[in-house]
Amino acid sequence: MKILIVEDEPKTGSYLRQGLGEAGYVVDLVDNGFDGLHQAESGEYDLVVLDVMLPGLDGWQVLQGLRRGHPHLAVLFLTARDQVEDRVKGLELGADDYLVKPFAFAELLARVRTLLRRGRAPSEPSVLRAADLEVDLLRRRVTRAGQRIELTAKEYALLELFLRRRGEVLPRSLIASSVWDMNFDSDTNVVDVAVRRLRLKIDNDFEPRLIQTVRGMGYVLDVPA
Amino acid sequence: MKILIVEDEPKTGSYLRQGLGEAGYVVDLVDNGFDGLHQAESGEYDLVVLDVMLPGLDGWQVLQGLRRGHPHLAVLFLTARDQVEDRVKGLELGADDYLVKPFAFAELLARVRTLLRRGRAPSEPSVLRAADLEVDLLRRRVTRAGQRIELTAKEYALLELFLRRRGEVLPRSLIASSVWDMNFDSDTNVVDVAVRRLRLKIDNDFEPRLIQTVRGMGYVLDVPA
DNA sequence: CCTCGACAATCAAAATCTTCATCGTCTCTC
DNA sequence: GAGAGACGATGAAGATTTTGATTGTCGAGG
Repeated sequence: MKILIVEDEPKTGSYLRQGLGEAGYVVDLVDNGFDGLHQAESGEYDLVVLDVMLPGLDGWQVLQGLRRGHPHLAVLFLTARDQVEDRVKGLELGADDYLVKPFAFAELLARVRTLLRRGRAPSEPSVLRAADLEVDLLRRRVTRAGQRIELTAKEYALLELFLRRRGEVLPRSLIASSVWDMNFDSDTNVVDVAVRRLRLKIDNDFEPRLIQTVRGMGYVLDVPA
Repeated sequence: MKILIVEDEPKTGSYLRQGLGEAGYVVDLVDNGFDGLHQAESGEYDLVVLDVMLPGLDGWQVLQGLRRGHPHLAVLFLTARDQVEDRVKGLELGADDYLVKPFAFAELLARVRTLLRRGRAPSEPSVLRAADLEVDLLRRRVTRAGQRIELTAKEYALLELFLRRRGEVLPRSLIASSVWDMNFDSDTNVVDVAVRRLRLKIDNDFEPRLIQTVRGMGYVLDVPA
């Protein structure tokens, strides 16, 4: 499997090359849009990892150029923290997946694997809903009854977990392990506190209440019957 | 490979059983010291995961009893957050490794694998040093010139990283990925700030300075020539 | 030798997370 | 249905972390 990395920042570039190399892929690295497009068009790659911010041609121009001749080449693009619109634009232009800097390498590797396994990914649905609550995964943006709601990192992680497993009762231990990456603790109530904070933001001023407590079991998010 | 879990807290116990089961081990679970010791003595297990806090016989008593007849059975014991002395005591009594609650399941699995692979683990050195700086990994305790120094979680993680790779220049990106589990970010100076905080605690009031800045490259911890 | 630009250090404010103690409420038992 | 005990909710303090702006410093090029 051969991967092309288009990334101008040297540190990031070499990190990616090394990491993916060690993961067993053949990796080429170029540091600008022109070379990126040119190389990618050679047809020898299975996947392109594309930074958006590039000197010369930027990421979208490369993507656009590429899609003309190679509609099926998998493209994973990297976007900066706040350039949220970028992601949307990127996907519209035909990228297959995106990743927001900073990200963990494990995350990147997981996506690369997915893309290579199933070829161009049918992008997963980008909005989760429950009643009038909406979570736009792309923009990391949450609204309820049309009202924008700001969440912190943990709150967002927690909400996403709830929504992805809507209707399931999630034990505290499961929540702890997903959101905090730690399990098996008895003497802490971080989960409770986090749920409370989340409730204050998404459930307090609205109806119906979505997050319910199941005594002795955990919490569920669902629209009450 | 067969594992015995001795854990009285039901949630933790079943979580462990399920997790290790899914990882491909045969698992038995008991919830008290008496049964734990009795079962373990049967000789059919390759590893015992032992909680310290137990009704009836506590973890150490089990361990002690066990070591009499089965000096080579691998034992991994679980200790609560602050009961630091427990760990020392545990290792002295012949446990092979320990884990502090709360911990990530991945962590547990890693240790279980290590123990099963190489049998009873030659416990790794438990103190790291550089000049008059000492880090006791078991107690998570840091001293410089004999003076106790309190570190936060991140500070400790950072220091441990530095010490484990003493003399190596660590690029910011590497530090970010190890301590924060995130890479590839340019527009943040968390690493710088963290290094500063650490320096304030371990380097500011002492000689020689251990953490050095290598311009354009990163940071090193070493005793200056 | 001086200046400029890149890189680091520093500082303080703001955001976030964790802990802890207390209070309320549910459930089981008698 | 009253009481006890477990479980969850709540509030607020405290600690930690992150962010952003500012200041300082090194090194290359003129």
